[in-house]
Amino acid sequence: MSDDLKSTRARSVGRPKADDQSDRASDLIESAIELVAEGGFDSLNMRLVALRAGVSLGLVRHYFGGKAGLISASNAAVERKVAAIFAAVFGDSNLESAHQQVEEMTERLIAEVSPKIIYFKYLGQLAMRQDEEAADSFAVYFSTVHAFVERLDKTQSGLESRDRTWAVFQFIFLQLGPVLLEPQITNILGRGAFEPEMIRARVKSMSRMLTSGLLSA
Amino acid sequence: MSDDLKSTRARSVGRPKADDQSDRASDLIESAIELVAEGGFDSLNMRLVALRAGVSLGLVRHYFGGKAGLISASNAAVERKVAAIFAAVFGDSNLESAHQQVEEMTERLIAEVSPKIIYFKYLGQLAMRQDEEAADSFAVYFSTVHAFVERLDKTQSGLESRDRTWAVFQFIFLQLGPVLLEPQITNILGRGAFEPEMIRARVKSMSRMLTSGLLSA
DNA sequence: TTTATTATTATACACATGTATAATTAATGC
DNA sequence: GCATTAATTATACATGTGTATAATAATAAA
Repeated sequence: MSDDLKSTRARSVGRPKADDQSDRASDLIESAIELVAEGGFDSLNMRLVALRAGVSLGLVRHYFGGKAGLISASNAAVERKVAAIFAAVFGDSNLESAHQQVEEMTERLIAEVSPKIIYFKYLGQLAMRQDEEAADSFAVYFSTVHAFVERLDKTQSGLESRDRTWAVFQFIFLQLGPVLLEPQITNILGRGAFEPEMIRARVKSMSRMLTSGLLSA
Repeated sequence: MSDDLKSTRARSVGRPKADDQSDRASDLIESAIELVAEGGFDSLNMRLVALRAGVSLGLVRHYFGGKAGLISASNAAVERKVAAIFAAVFGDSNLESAHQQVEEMTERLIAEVSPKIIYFKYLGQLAMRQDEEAADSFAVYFSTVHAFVERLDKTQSGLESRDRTWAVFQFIFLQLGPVLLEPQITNILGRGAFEPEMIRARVKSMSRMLTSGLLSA
């Protein structure tokens, strides 16, 4: 089945009859996110976006004004999605044992992230951009992670704010690293980097590294 | 000074007189690496590469056959550069105290990496690609890091090979993360992410995280 | 009901960029 | 010394891609 040609509902020119319930704008944004997640922003091709959403090129322009508008809309959508995932995974949890917490979160992560990994992939790609919009979106993500880390070592005292900031970044590296380097992980391990088993193994490794340390047994 | 127009030695058509000591091929590769480091592979523009090297477009083709050839050559060059940096930074060191070692390596890292950060940036961009060449180059880098990690916890016993593999990846995430996410780090911290002070702070944070842990004080 | 607006496609335009070819000049080998 | 090869530019070509415009059909507004 040709994936890109699916659901090319042969719509004729002009406004369709009002029984059509689908939301073109959302479809287009979703297509855009998929493309960026798969191949970075250079893969974001207006014609492909339109094709994947089953509409014509002109409609993308109609809804978003142009490529920049489409990107803005996609950024906003991903911001929301990631926030939602974070809330679902790291939201409320008993903060008793850090170790238990990690295990608990891992399972939630697997349940949540596997189907929604594209939003993190998009976020990773976005974070590598140098424009202001990227900075804004990343700042939102950063503060989310920041709040999480803060809550995480609420029990522990005395990290200065600058160190806290770096700790947050370390977390981000460990989270977005796998997302960005997925091709190589998959290549070296021979299995999809975001299969449940793989996530479990990786988080286990990370958790051990963060608790027992990598340098001291 | 217009950076892109520097050294546009107005060479006329035809073979130049042999007093010219410069190596065009190397210049072109260096330009290519810079461009990729600054803006990813989508910024790798043949005309720009030529312009930055002060030669014409046709010469790029003459030396490398085409874009693919230029990329291959750049990949190979970066492979060598990174290997050399690794040797210089993590080469021989007294393995007595892990902490001391980290401090020592940090200073070497600062001395080595600051001017050569572009090679790591290129490597990061390369690692996100899905083609076979990227896989090959990354495999070389991976095995270098693998050897380093192995040597690092030679004293400690008993990490199974699968866990070792993940540990290597964690290291890579912590190393390439800052490289790939530099725009956001710089944006949030307000200073260049690879200034010596910043590197020092980051490695300190990382080191503490890896020894004392992030989850346990 | 007429008018304006919205959703939608088709077509054309302009530009950037990789590729290809031809021309020119110097070195190199026989 | 002559023929070949290497280094180099200029120019042209083809294609992909974002943008712009015009046309059409259905709804919404008046």
